[in-house]
This record gives sequence, structure tokens and C-alpha cells, in this order.
Amino acid sequence: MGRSDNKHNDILCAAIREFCEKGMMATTMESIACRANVSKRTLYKHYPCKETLLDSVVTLLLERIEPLQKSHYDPNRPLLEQLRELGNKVLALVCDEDYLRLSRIVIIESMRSEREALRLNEKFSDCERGLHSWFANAAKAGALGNLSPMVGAAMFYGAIKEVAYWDQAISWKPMLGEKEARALINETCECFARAVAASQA
Amino acid sequence: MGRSDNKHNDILCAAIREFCEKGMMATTMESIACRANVSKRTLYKHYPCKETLLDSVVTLLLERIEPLQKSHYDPNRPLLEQLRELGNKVLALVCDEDYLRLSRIVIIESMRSEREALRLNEKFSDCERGLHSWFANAAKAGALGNLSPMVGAAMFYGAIKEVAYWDQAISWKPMLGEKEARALINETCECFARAVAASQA
DNA sequence: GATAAAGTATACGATATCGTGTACTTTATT
DNA sequence: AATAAAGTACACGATATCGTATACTTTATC
Repeated sequence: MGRSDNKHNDILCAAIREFCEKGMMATTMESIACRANVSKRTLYKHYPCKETLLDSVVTLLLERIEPLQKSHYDPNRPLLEQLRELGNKVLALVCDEDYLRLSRIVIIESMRSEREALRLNEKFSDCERGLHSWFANAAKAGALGNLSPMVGAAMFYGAIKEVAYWDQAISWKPMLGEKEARALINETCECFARAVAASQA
Repeated sequence: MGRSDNKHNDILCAAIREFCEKGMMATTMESIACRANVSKRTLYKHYPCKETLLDSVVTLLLERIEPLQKSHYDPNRPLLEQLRELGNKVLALVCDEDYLRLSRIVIIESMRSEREALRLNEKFSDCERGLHSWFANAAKAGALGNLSPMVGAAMFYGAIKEVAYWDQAISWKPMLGEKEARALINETCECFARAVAASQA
């Protein structure tokens, strides 16, 4: 690993920290360079502008979260058990400090401009794609009764995110405690399973 | 209505449009003044800074949305009927162009800084308070079975917002069509009602 | 230890925006 | 028509940030 690679890495780390702490627009190229112990000129040699740097940061942080994406519906396991697993996965994703910080940046940029939304959200929504496919497959296997996978997923994710994510991301409430989190997942899963069972009867 | 009041009104209208079109930070005092056909000096006489102006804009726009806040649980009417009504109310709120634009601004500012979140979100979350109280009262009356009002509200709102709001606010998807909207409300309400009924049996 | 690649320090020019100061003009009121 | 309040035009000074140019220094490699 040459000197250049080292600097490059330092820059990325500094950029992550700066972006997460101050958000995209409040972060200056100068402050990133400073934090990375790198001259501004070097920074600009590695990244021609802030946008490019943000893209790299988003990509990098998404990799950390990637393991959470995979979820496969298994017709041979009880629904409630799988729901619990899924719920815990969503919760883990959404309660991850990295995810919270990163998603704030992405959401702000996406809401600010449609162009940015297209560029960033594409990568970002991959996070949820795996989780959505579980519902699609469960529905295909007839495990959701007459409930459509779209509404099913919306109710399930929506509930968890409403309590465990948006309140933190927007209102800066403290992260859900262990006990509250468990209660949320339990109740959501049970309620959901009951609704499905009732629609199948 | 004196000349001053007229100008004041022009400023507010211009500020609403500018903020909604460009968001808080991309909007300059100059552009607001220009759009209001007012000199910058006059603008500063009415509002000492951008933040103050934003507060007024938020307050003003919230008043338009206020009617949507009131929802009262009625123990003598069927649950499903009330749920439908509630769902349509949420949908109407969330599909309102003013609400979409305003909420974008508020959310961006809230996510950007905890201080702003405290200042703005307080006013803003009133929107949902009335809707939340419905669930609290329904639960108190025993109409939700063993489902907690918090999780109930989260599932119900969460589902609708997930599909009818966040996709628009973040990913700039088109507003839900008449037909899709009706399907969403129907399915959500029925699913919810089934879950409640099953838990009461 | 010479050479080239990479990095640094520093100072630019170009913008953009903020909020204010000043002297002049319009409007309403008596 | 005189007076005062409100508004205007315009030009500041103060910052802040961008991205680049230039001349010097460090580091790796032969």
C-alpha cells in the first residue's frame, strides 16, 4: 500500500466522519482535508468535487450494512418465527448508528433535489430490497392469505420504522432500549401473524 | 390594511413559494425580496433573519392543514368504518401538495440539526397528535383487543405513510392515484381490523 | 544519492450571501 | 402643501467557500 493509497484512505475516513457529524452541506472540503491531515490540493487530486466524495462515502458505508439485506422466505418454517427474524433484522438495520447517520445525509440530499434523489437513492434503496423480496415470496407461496405483499411489507416495515427509525432520525429521540425494541417486534409480528391467519381461515 | 401590511403579506407569500421550490438553504433573502417586489431593506425590517421567516411560513402553512388534526374515537360506531375515515384523513394529509413541500423543509432542517428539530418539530408534530389520540382512546375503550395503541398507530400510519408519503417525499415518485390510494386504505383497514378482531376472540 | 511522483503551503480569483448604513423617494395623513 | 412613516436603491464590509496555480518539500525507487 503506497503513500497515495494511505492518503486516499485517510480522506475517506475523514469524509465519513465529517459528513456524518455535519451533513453534506455544512462540510467543507477544507475541513475534510484538515481532518485527514492532507493538503487541500491533495484532496482535490483524489476527488474533483464534494459530490464525488459523497458517492464514495455512501458506497463504502452501504457495504457495512449489506449483510442485512439478505432474507429468504422458507415455506417450511413457521411464519411467526420468520417474521420475528425479519423484524429483528429490520430493527438491527434501523438502529445501527452508521445507518442512522448515513441515511440522514442521503435523505436530506434526496429531499433537496430530485436529481440527487435519483443518483443516491438508487444505491440506498438496495438496503430494503432484500427485505421486500421476503414478502413477495411469502405471498407467492400463499403464506400471506389474501394480503398483498406491498401492503404487508408496508405495515410491517412501516410500524417498525415509525417507532424505531423516524423518531430518531427526525426528532432526535434516543435509540430504542432493549426492552422496548423487543416489545415492538413481538407485538408487530403477532399482530401481523394474526391478521394473516384470520384472512386464511 | 396599510401599505406595511400589504408588503408583509407579499413577503410571506413570496417566502412560501421560494422555500417550497428551493428549500430553506438554497433560498436567499435577496430572492425572496425580489419575488415579493420589495427591497431587501424592507424585508429585513419585517424579518430580522431567514429563520424567523421560516418559522412564520411553517406556522402559516400548518394552519391550512389543521382541520385534518381532529379525530375522535366513537365507541358506538363500527371499528372498520372509523378506521376507513381515519385512513382517508391520513391519506388526505399526506397527499396534500402543501404538506409534502412543507414537510420536506421541516424534515430537512430537523435532520440537519437537533436544535432546529426542537424548534420546528414541536409545531409540526401537532399534525399527527389528533390522529394518535384516536388510537389511545380506542385502546382505552377496549376496542383494540390486546394491541397497544402505540404499535397499532405505528402499523396503521406506518403502512399508509410508507406507501403514500415517503416514496414521494424522498424518492420523488408521483402521487398515489385515486385507485391505488383506495386499495391501500381498504387493505390496510381490513388487515388491521382482522388482527384486532382475532386478538379479541 | 539522483530522479520522479506525490504531497504541501500559501496565496489567489471568483462567487455568493449575509446583514447594515446612508441618502433619497413614495405614500398616507393632517 | 407639510410632515412623518415606510419603502427604495445602492453600495458597503464581512465572511465563507469553491477550485486552481505556483513554487517548494517529502518520499519511494532505481
